Amino acid sequence: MKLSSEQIKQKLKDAGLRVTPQRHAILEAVYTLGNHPSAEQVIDFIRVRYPGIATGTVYNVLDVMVESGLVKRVKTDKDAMRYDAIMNRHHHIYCAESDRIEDYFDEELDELLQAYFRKKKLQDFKIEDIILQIKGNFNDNSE
Amino acid sequence: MKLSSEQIKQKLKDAGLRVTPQRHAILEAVYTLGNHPSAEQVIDFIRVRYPGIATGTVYNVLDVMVESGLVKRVKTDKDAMRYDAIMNRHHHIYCAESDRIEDYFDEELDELLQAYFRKKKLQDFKIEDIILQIKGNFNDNSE
DNA sequence: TTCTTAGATAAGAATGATTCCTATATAAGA
DNA sequence: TCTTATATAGGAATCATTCTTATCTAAGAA
Ligand SMILES: [Mn+2]
Ligand SMILES: [Mn+2]
Ligand SMILES: [Zn+2]
Ligand SMILES: [Zn+2]
Repeated sequence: MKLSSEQIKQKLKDAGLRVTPQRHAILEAVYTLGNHPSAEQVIDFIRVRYPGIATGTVYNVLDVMVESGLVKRVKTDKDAMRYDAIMNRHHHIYCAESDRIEDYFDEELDELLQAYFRKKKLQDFKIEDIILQIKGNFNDNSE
Repeated sequence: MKLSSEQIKQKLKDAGLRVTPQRHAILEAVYTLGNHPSAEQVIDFIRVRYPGIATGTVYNVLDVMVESGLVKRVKTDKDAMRYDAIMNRHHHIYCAESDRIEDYFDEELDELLQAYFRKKKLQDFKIEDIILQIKGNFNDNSE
């Protein structure tokens, strides 16, 4: 997804965060890259135009954005964390033989799940979020 | 879950793996520890009785066991990988404020999901596994 | 506008989980 | 018992992430 500079700034403000060039660049990168970039991908993307940004800053800012609800972490089998700027409810399709992670949106499924867990209460647990990990293989082998 | 020495040996053989004391100890550890231990927990557990085991061996063997379908990796927000010896279909309840990960078994839910995805085919994707990440908070704060 | 300062960043060292390397050991079939 | 493909020990190396500290700056106050 592509956001205007103004939209990015507004998102930072709405989250109660100071607007800095670094934060602006990082949030823009996560949106522009799409498909759940790693911190390293964010860094590489930003350094083209903004070579000075410190590695640690990117990690710090991504953490802050996760805490503020601007991005989400995407769990992985691998060592590197992945990030997601799409905050709408959706699920993830993991390719078994590559690092590809695709989004899966499906309101009907979400309603099904919500209805199910409204009925079948988990005792002693307050559900905040339910995300499906759908694992398998893409028939075509493209990206 | 507790397995006899014979059961462990048999599982290794069935998976086509050579039976070594290290592999025996590691598989036993993952079963005995339960609750999705990290490699470090496995190492600590084993070293009590078997101090000589090498760190790298544990990582190697865990990888081999994942490839052989003896254990599964459990995805996490954190840096350390977690492992699961329970190969029956089940889902995971993640505590938002600790590293606690509980199992969630529910055949009714599994049938619901299966039926759903049988109907709503994902194009160009062959589903191998669907696992729910249920995130939230435990009311009681115990382990 | 200028001042103030809590909070943010740069730079690079440190950490910690995991992987790699290679000499040695061993499971298990012949 | 022999053989050898495979596994392990031991320790160095890697690499994602975190930490530390000096410096800088966003943004509210004056
Ligand atoms: Mn790490
Ligand atoms: Mn790591
Ligand atoms: Zn996503
Ligand atoms: Zn489990």
